[in-house]
Order: sequence, then structure tokens, then C-alpha cells
Amino acid sequence: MKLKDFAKHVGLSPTTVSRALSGYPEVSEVTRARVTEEAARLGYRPNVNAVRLKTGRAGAIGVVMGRAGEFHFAEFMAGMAERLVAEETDILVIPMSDPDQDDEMELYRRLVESRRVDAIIVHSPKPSDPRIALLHELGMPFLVHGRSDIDVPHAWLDIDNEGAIRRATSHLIDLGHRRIAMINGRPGATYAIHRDNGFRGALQSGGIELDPQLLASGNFTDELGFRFARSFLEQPNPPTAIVAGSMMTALGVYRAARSLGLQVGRDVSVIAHDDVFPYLTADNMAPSLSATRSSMRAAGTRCADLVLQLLAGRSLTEIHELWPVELILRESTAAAPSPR
Amino acid sequence: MKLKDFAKHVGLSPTTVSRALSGYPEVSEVTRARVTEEAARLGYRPNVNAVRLKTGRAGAIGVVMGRAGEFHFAEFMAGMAERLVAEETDILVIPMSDPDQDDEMELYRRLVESRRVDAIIVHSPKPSDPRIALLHELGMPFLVHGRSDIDVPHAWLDIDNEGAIRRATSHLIDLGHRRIAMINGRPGATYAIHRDNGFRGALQSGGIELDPQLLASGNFTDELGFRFARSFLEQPNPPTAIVAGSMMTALGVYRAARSLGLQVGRDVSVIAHDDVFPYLTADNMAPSLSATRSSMRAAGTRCADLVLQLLAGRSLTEIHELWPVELILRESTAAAPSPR
DNA sequence: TTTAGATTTGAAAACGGTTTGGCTGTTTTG
DNA sequence: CAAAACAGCCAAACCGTTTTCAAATCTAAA
Repeated sequence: MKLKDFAKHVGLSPTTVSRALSGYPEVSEVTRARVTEEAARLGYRPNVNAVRLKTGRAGAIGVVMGRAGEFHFAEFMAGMAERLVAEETDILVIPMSDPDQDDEMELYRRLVESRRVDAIIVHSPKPSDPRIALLHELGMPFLVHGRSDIDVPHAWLDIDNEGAIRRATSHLIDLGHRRIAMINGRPGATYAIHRDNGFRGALQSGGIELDPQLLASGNFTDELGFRFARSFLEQPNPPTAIVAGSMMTALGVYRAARSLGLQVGRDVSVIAHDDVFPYLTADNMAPSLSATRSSMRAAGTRCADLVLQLLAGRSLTEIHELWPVELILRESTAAAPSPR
Repeated sequence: MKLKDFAKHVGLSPTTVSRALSGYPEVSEVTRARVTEEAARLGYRPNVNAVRLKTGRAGAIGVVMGRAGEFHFAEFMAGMAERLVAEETDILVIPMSDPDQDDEMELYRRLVESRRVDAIIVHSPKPSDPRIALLHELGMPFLVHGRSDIDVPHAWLDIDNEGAIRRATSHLIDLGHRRIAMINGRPGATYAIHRDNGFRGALQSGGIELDPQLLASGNFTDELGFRFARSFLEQPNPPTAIVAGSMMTALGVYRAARSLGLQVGRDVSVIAHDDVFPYLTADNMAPSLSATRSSMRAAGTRCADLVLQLLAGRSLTEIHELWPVELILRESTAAAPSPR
């Protein structure tokens, strides 16, 4: 059923029908009611491709999916989806074929030129991220999930990584820990830098000198969590507490502690960052895991919302959100063991 | 830059340019070469919305994302993306707003009517799945990831769940286990039924009577793995082996065993199904986890491939793939402890 | 040298909507 | 009471391609 046919059915012109359905004011309320009702009855829906061609809107928001199957990703997208389900807006998943830098820029460029999306969400930006510069230059609306120092106006939403890690670390210091290790995310991304800052800041406030031997970074996997934690704990002067970057990392850390006969929450304290997954919860770990917590799903929902606002014309410079992060203390953190 | 402008630049008609770029044979090779080269130089790309309107193709494959943030999902999509990156085909993620049955049907119906996708991938079908009947009836091309007994021709790709679980269970029996429990996925889906069949079949072959007390099912979460395993192991006559439905479930099972002072791979054997995640590997668990293994990512890649074949006109009835599942034995399985 | 046939090219009609500008009639205003 | 303002509707142009059908050009056969 096309517009022309449907209009004939209703006894109106295509113009009026289109306006009635799109909510324009030039049509009387009684007419609009009749049209919408008939549309539902006859099952008329405007051809989405025609609308998109005419209006120039793509009706989709793009998210670039990294190669490494990040487990965060699905949650973020589920959150986006939650917000977008009511809109006429799709989520377009763009795969990144190659982790090569130039290639990634080319990907963004092609994506913009293909006009398949109205906006793009950029994840895990760097302090000076060329993707942001590019999107700005190309005039493509975008929202950064994370932060960047780049000298280009842009909308962003981020969580307070620095504050979260600072509080977590300070809490460990308050518990008497002096040797504290941290497993950070891959170097380069702003969030990793922020976490590093938070960590260093807390140590400094506590009058503790940083030991570079107690710093590690890499992908958020169980394996790296294990390997790093092992290497920390096997040092001559091992840490009594570990700050882990993710739930998966924490799993590895727990495993490492156990493998060395250490008990988490007694011999070694652990705090991790929890993005809140339905299938793996900090509360259920044994011992339950103290965590800095911020819902990835909620971030996805809000990001989708902000992108819609952006597309609706809200000013770039207004869209900056910094979310606080909860610190939830459970059994994995305890007073530092008295030195033997 | 639009087609008309570009055509003028090249000194040809829009018709010829369009043909040259789309690879039609009616244009001389020398012309085609010139056109493609100029297109690259001037950066001309056909407006995707215009193409879609004209051709009626949506240029996207739809996948419906369930409410529960399944961790499988991201891997499957990453796999799809791997295959689709070269094509002019997008992945459209459609969120399911409500787990309500009728609502889901309505979602599929709207999706088809909106013409935003050329094909749909249906996950976790049931033996008689109304979604399949609906899509068939509506004439929308689709591929089922999983299997269904429904009396409607359809393309599918599935892994041999029954065989996998049968082999896993048989292996446990060979090790001398007589009381074996299983934690299955949510009841209703075909894969859960197949796993159940495999489990029962192996028991029967081994001359063991099934104890319904040793059967549980639910979402693949760490928490349920823990709860079910606890309830099994606390029974008066506890199982000596547990077959778990997923990696997350296995985490819970390990935890439950530890919490009861039991050692996995000695006091209780565990086998789980592993979809192969980059961030959580069976080999790295402690003790390393014996598993039935099949890559979710590979399935996504192949599903994308098959959908493309489907759209290219390959017959429905030819597209049936049943993948074998590896059984990888590690430390979590051992001979049954001698009864005390 | 024609002429039929094959090869390239182009003009114009879709595809299915939205939106500009204009046209009625009715109500308000000076 | 005439002029102006307004509400409600419509005809037609347009969005940027693909594709049909016809025309132009070239090649080979008669």
C-alpha cells in the first residue's frame, strides 16, 4: 500500500495524509484522527527508504565495533536499543576490519560519506583522538562515550574514572594497605589515563610512593588478570591490594590469589570496576567483590538519548555529562594484613 | 556530489555512469575503467537512500536482540560483521522491548513491514516457532540459527548440541560417574531439548536411570550456575559430575564446589559448553575446564555468509548446516571418586 | 556500398514519499 | 462592510538513483 493509494482510500490528497501522519499543524485534528485510525486499520506505513531519501535522514546511529569482542559492547548496545526502540531510529553496527590506525580513519571516512548514519558514537577516545577531529571536519554529528582533550567542540558522556579509582585506592589506603597494584586498560585511551591519575593521586595523598612494578595494563581478559596478578604477587615484596580494571580481570585476579594459596579479602584485597552485567555479578563472587560500579547499559541508553537531542538541534556545547561512580564495599576488601 | 554532476564531469550520461559503477556488461571496459577511476578521484559515491528506494533493497540484515544481555550475542555479531564488512550490507540490531510472546510477533511483523532489512536471523528457535511461520508467511527471507521442527521450509545453521552433550556425558560415564547432573538453558528452545536428549541418551546407553532431581534449567548466568550446583551438591546423594550449559554457568559451578570444600576435577567433575570468548577461556580456568566447544564467532560469520547466499537466490532447501562440536578434555574431569 | 547485427550510449520514466507555494472558504479586524 | 488574516486542503516539484526503451555508432556480412 503506497501513499497515493491510501490517500485515495481516505478521500484526501497525499499531501494532507503525509502531514496528518507526521504531526504537522496545518491539518485539523478531526482529519488527523481519521487518518491515523485508517492507517492503522489498513496497515499503511510510509516506505522508510522513500522518507529517508526525501528527508535526507538515514534513520540510524552508527557504532563502531572493535575487533576484540568486548563484552561491554553488548550491554551498551542493549542500553541504546532500550532508548531507540520507540524512535524510528536504528542501530548500525560497523565492524572494524583491522586494528590499524589509518585503516580506522578510512573506515570512519567511508561511513560518513556513505550517509548511512545520522550520527556516530565514538568509544574509548584518546586524549587527542584523530577520529574526533575527522568527524568534526566532515560535519558528521557524533557523541563521544568517554573523554578527549582534543581542541574541537564535541558532545560527550563519561563516567568519573579518575574519581572512582581515587576513592577505591584511598579506601584501600585507609584500610592500611601500603603496597597497592593496579591493572589498567590498554594504554592510550583517556579512561586509562584517568584511572592512572586517580590511582597516583590517591597514593600521593596517602604519602605512598608509586612502584612502577605494581602497574600493568592490557585488554580486559581473565587471562591477563591472572598473569598480572600472579606476577605482582610473586614479587619479593608483593602488594596487599589490587585494583582491577574489569570484572573479567577480577576473575583472573581471584584465580591468581587462589593459585598461590592466598585468600582474597584477607591476604589480599581486591577492588574492580564493574560495568554491571546480568550474567556475572560482583555480589555473587566468592568472596563478594568490592567494586566501583557504573551501569554500561544505562550509559548506552543515555548516549542514545543524547544523540537524539543532538540531532534535534541541541547545542553541542551543552552536552557534557560526567557520571559519578558508586563504590560498593563487599568482602574482597579488608584491613591490610599485619606485616610478618 | 550527485550522479548528475559527476556524470557531467566525466562527460557521460548518468545512465552510463550508473552502469559502469554497478558492473553492468553493456558498457565498454575502457569507459568503465575511466569512470571508476574518476569516481575514486572525485570521491563520488551513490546516495545509499536513493539506491535503496529505487532497488527496493534495504542493504541490511536484521538481528533481534533479546532483553537479557546475552554475552553470546556480541561474539555472534562480531562474526557476522567479519563477513559483511566487505559487502554493502549492514547489520541492524533490533531490540526486543518486551519478553511477551505476542509482542515479539508484532515486533517481527513491524520489522518486515518497515522494509528496513532484506533478511532476518532468528535465534534460539523453538521446535514449533511462530516466528518462523510468520516470516515464511510474510515472505521475508530468513535464516534460523538453531533448529526447529516446524513444517515450513527454512534455511538453518546449528551446532550438534545433542551429540555434544551425549559425548560429554558418555565420557563422564566412562570415567565411572553414575550420578551426573545437568544445568540446561531456558526450557522451550530447541537447543535445550537437544541437549536434554543427548543427556538422556547417554545415560540410557550407560544403563543409568535419570534422576529428575539432577536436572535444572535457566538463563546462562554465574548466579544460576552457583545456585543449581549448590542445590545439587547439597543433596543427600550428590552428583559426582555436572554438565553445565555455558562458561558463565561453569563459573558458578566452580564457585559452588569451592564453597562446599569440594575440589573440581577430583571431588566433582565439570564439563561445560564453551562458545569461545576472547575474554574468558576454558583453558585458563583453575582447574582448566573440560568443554564442548564451538565458536560463536565462526557461526556468526557463516550465518552472514549463508544469508548473503540466500539473498543471491540460492535455494532455501539447500541451506542446512549442522556443525560438529569438539569435546576438549582438561583438568576438570577425572575418574569418579570411589564411594565412601 | 548497403544493410543487418552487435555494441555503446542517452532521455526519460519510475521508486514513494515530503514540502513549497497556492488556492479556497471562513473568521477576525479596522 | 471591505480588507486582512487564517485555517484547511491540494497540485506539483523534488529527493538521487536505476532501468526501460530507443537511438546512435560501429562492425561485419552481402
